[in-house]
Amino acid sequence: MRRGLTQIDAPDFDLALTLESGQVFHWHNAGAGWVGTIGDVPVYVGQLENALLVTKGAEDLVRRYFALDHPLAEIRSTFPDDPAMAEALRFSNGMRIIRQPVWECLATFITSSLKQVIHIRQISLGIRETFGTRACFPGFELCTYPPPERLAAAGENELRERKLGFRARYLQAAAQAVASGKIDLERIATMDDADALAELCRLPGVGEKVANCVLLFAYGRLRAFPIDVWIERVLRGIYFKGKRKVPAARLKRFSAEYFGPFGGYAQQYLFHHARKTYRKTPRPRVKSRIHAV
DNA sequence: CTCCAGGTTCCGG
DNA sequence: CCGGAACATGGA
Repeated sequence: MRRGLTQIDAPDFDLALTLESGQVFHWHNAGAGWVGTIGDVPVYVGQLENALLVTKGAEDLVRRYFALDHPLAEIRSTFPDDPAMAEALRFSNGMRIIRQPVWECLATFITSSLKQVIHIRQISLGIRETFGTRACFPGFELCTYPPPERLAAAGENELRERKLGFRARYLQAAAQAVASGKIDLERIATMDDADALAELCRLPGVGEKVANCVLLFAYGRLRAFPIDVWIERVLRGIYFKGKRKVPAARLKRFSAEYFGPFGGYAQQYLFHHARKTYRKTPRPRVKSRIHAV
């Protein structure tokens, strides 16, 4: 075993799958493992069979972050028994819903709107480099995510330069609201799901989808069910196949009850499966240059 | 070149 | 309540 590393048990856990599933966007592949920050702490994590190789001293941090305490088998057993769910399950073995630091998760998902996963990553790393703090780690330039105070102090234009586009105003204003105490992220942890959702939605740039991502990926509310374009595609294409004009509110009600107490997990598995298997049907290439005379 | 991406906000029916 | 449009940017 390499120096400075230690082994912890991690049955029923797929590290790479979890890190690449669109929950978190700042980890770097380091050959056999991954490096990244958990809060302010730079960490190495490597996958072994039923175990992880992790930076010494970060064992508890890693267990908590990757939610190794979630009873996956029990969670899976609560899912609805239908073909789409079964297929998604086969694709997502060992994927866990992780526990991210709240502000970091919130800010990142504010910048996620109308962006592909790859772009969210670019933006996240750019913000870290420009406004974050260097975290010493051999071989990698790791940076922590800047606290709300730092982004509140930065101007909207400074953020726009990090390719945030129209999201710059949202992020700046949200950072302001959190830094000033207008929105108390710790107090939200004490609220029930509905109140927490409503409170998060008071932040600029935060609607139901982003709020649900934060509830799920940071606050550990495993029932939260974010509906993005991919999940909407799954719901309309599979669970409401053939139905005309299904309003968004209907999709919301359906998914809230159909997928059960761990709906957020079901959602993440369906999301991952859809993203990995979806192929858009090629549009008929209509004559565009036939008429050249 | 066109299409689309882990959306939110604002406006009109 | 519901649908549509505007909003930036870059990869496919």
